[in-house]
Parts: sequence; C-alpha cells; structure tokens
Amino acid sequence: MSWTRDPNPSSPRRGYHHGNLREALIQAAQELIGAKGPAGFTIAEAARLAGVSPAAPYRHFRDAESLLAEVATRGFEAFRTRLAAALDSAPADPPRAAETVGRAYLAFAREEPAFYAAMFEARIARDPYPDLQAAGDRAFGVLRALADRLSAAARIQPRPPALMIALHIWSTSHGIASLFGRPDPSRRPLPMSAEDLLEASMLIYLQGLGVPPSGSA
Amino acid sequence: MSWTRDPNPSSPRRGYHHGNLREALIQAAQELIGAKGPAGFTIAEAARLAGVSPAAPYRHFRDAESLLAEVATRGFEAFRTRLAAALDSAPADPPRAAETVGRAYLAFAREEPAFYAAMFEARIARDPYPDLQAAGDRAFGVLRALADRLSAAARIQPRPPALMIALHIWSTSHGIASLFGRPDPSRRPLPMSAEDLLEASMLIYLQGLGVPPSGSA
DNA sequence: TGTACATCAGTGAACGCGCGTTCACTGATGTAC
DNA sequence: TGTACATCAGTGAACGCGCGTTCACTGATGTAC
Repeated sequence: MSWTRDPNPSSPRRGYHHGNLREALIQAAQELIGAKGPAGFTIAEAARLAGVSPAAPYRHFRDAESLLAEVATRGFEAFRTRLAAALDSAPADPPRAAETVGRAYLAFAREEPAFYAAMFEARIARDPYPDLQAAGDRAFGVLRALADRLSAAARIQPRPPALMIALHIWSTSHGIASLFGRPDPSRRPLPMSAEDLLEASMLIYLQGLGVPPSGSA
Repeated sequence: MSWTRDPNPSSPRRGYHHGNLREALIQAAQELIGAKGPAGFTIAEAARLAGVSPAAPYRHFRDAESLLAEVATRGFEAFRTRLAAALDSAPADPPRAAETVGRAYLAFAREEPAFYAAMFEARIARDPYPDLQAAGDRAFGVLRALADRLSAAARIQPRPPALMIALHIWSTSHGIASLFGRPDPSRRPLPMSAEDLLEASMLIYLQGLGVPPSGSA
C-alpha cells in the first residue's frame, strides 16, 4: 500500500471531495473485470464509472496493475474469509469437511468472477505486491488446515505430506472452477454440476488416502 | 473457416504475394500470445511481425478473435496429437498410462504456453467457431479413452462413469498446469515439480478407484 | 506461343477512437494561532 | 470564535500513441482464347 499515506485505508469517510474515490475505483474495476475479464478494464473507464476525471485515479494508484493488484488482494481476503467460514462450520468428519470447503470454493468462483479472475488470471507479478502475496498465502492456509485434518485421518503409508494434499485440493478445485464453474460463453456444458464433479473427485481421492468414509465412525 | 474461400488452407504454397501470409500471421499471433498473453496481441502488431501493412490481415481474418480462434484450434490439434502419442506409447498398465498422459499434458502446457493460453484463457465464445469446438472435443477424446481404461480397471462399486473420470483427470491436470506448470512471473514456487504433484495426485485418485497399483499384476 | 484480361493479395494513406499520462489549476477541508 | 494559511483531492485540457478499420489503388499471377 505504498501509493497512499492514509494509515487506515478502510476508514469509511475521509472527507475527500468525492467521498471515497479509492473505494469507488476498486468497485468500478471489479465491475469491469467481472464483465470483460482482467484485460477488459482500463483506468479511464474505471474513472468514468466512478464519475471523476481520467486524471483522478492517479492520486490513488500508480497504474492499472496497482489497482488490479488491490482488487486481487481483496479477492484473496474475501476468499480466505469464505473458505475459513466453511471450514469452521463444517462437520468434523473429514470427507464432509472437504466437501463443504469445496463447495465454498466453487461458490466463490461462481459468485465473484471478478475477484477470481483478478486473483488467478491477471498475471500480476508477485514481487512488487507483498500484500497480495501475503493475502494469497493466508487463503491457501485454509486449504492447508483442511489438508492437515485429512492427512491426520489418512491410513495409507507413507502418509503424504499435508502440504501436498493441500496442493491437490487446490489444483482440482481450481481446475473445475476454471473449466466449468464460472459464467462464461466459452465454457462447455457439463452433464453434471461442477459441485457434484468436485465432490465425487474428492471422495475418490480421500478413498485413495485411506480416509474413512462419512458415517463409518 | 468462413473467412477464406481456399478449400485447403493447409496447402503450403499458394502463390500469394507474401508467400503464405495466413500462416505467417498465425505464427506471429502465437509468438505475441506467448510473450504477453491472449490479450497482448493485436492484429496490427501481428501484421508488423509478418512484415505486411496493417490492412493485409483483413484479407484472411475477419477480426482478432477469428485469428485467436484459429490459433486455439491448432493448439487443440497439437494437444490431441501429443496426448494421443503419449497414450499410444504408454504401458498398458493403467497407472503408468495415466502418468504418461499426465506428463504429456504438463509438457504441452509448459512448452506451448501460447497454445495453452489461446485454448483455455482467451474466452473465445464456442458457438461461432465449430472447428474450434470440434478440435477441443477431439482432444478431450484422448482423456476419455484413458478414462475408459482406468474405469475398466476400477474395482470400486458403483464404478464411476468414464466420462466423470475423464473430467477429473482434465480438471486436476488443468489446475496444476494453470497454477504451477507454466512460465509466468505470477506463479509461486513449489516445493516439488508440477509433474510430481500430478503423478502423486493421480496415484492417490487411482487408489481410490480401486485400480491395482503398478507391478501388482 | 502470345496477348489481353480478370482476379485478388497486399499497399499505404487516412479516419476516428480511447487510452495513458502530464500539467497548471481550483476549491474544499483541516488546522495553527 | 474567527481568520489566514497549507494541504491535496479532483479538474479539464492537452499530448502523443497505437489500434481497428476503410478505401481506392497497384501489381503479380493465372487463365481464356
């Protein structure tokens, strides 16, 4: 957040002329990304949507990528919140927990396509945006926590590292979300829902790990 | 291919002024996509790379999306060829066959990032490009054939439909390729290779299907 | 074999467009006193 | 409490740029006769 000196960017009212242009621009960028993809938004159009002149955004963001990185960062925060809520509310039973988190993953991708695209398709370099990197790491941490539970319940030997299990879950969820889980004219129809596809995949995978099926306790 | 009357677009020499501008433009588009992503190429720049005036491409392609669709179509054809070769050369043993095809999948994504991006990230609508759709279907057919073998070897009951197994393989492979398998400054480092990650995932999944492990025959 | 003609791939100039970015400015806000 | 001042978010005009797209054209090629 080197582009502003405001120590608390989330303060709702800062007395700007606009009210809160920074927030409005992030909102506008999100709308544009949702409608046209990460490449389909421009600073100029975001300014227009926010009702300010094309020069105004430069008071808040160095360039378009900075704005995009901010959207992606917030996306990862919202993602983490959503996954964590799912994991916390999920049954202790490992397969059920995996299914609950998987559904939350797909729901996020479906309901927040702009966030998801900014997070995974915008090709933002990691290094210049440590906040983005950190937010991504925290979101992955939820999958990692889920993987710890699954790993603890696994009976096969040698037990695969929890990190690897987390990466498997992430990859499969991301693959299904990318290929089938979002509104997009380029996606193909599926003979089943993305949720069913993911659930089946997870159940087979957990079976392979030797995690006892639901209701077998 | 409604944009040209040539009944055989693959003929190598047609006596054009340029020689074969159509091919040169496809080549140029591929280079640009590889360097900057599907949104990073323009008709004008492709023309420049091919050494012709900016108006010349319009003799061959209606617009940028048509050119992109042609790249994606060829990408799917190359993908199908590569996957099919892997499947044909793979050991009959189902887990080994899956591993071989999985490696071919990742190798393609890594070595042909321009094709892969055009195929999966360009957001080209399916309907206007039946050739693209058909090429995609044929490529998926190879994964489907692999899934048939795996399904036949599965011991769990009820046996999951081969179509679903194919979709699982595709999703996981695509997820790993997208997240970790391509040269991109936005990817994170992994504590293992994408190939190892995919192989482990497949082995656990096949274990879950009740496919006998390699060497157990 | 030679000539006249038709075809059409590629030219190059031109256009309007929206973008990114800059600049001196203005005017609302907060604050020092 | 009131005034003078400093700050800085946002203005609006301007710029150069590259893009998509069009147009009448030109000139190489193939072919009818």
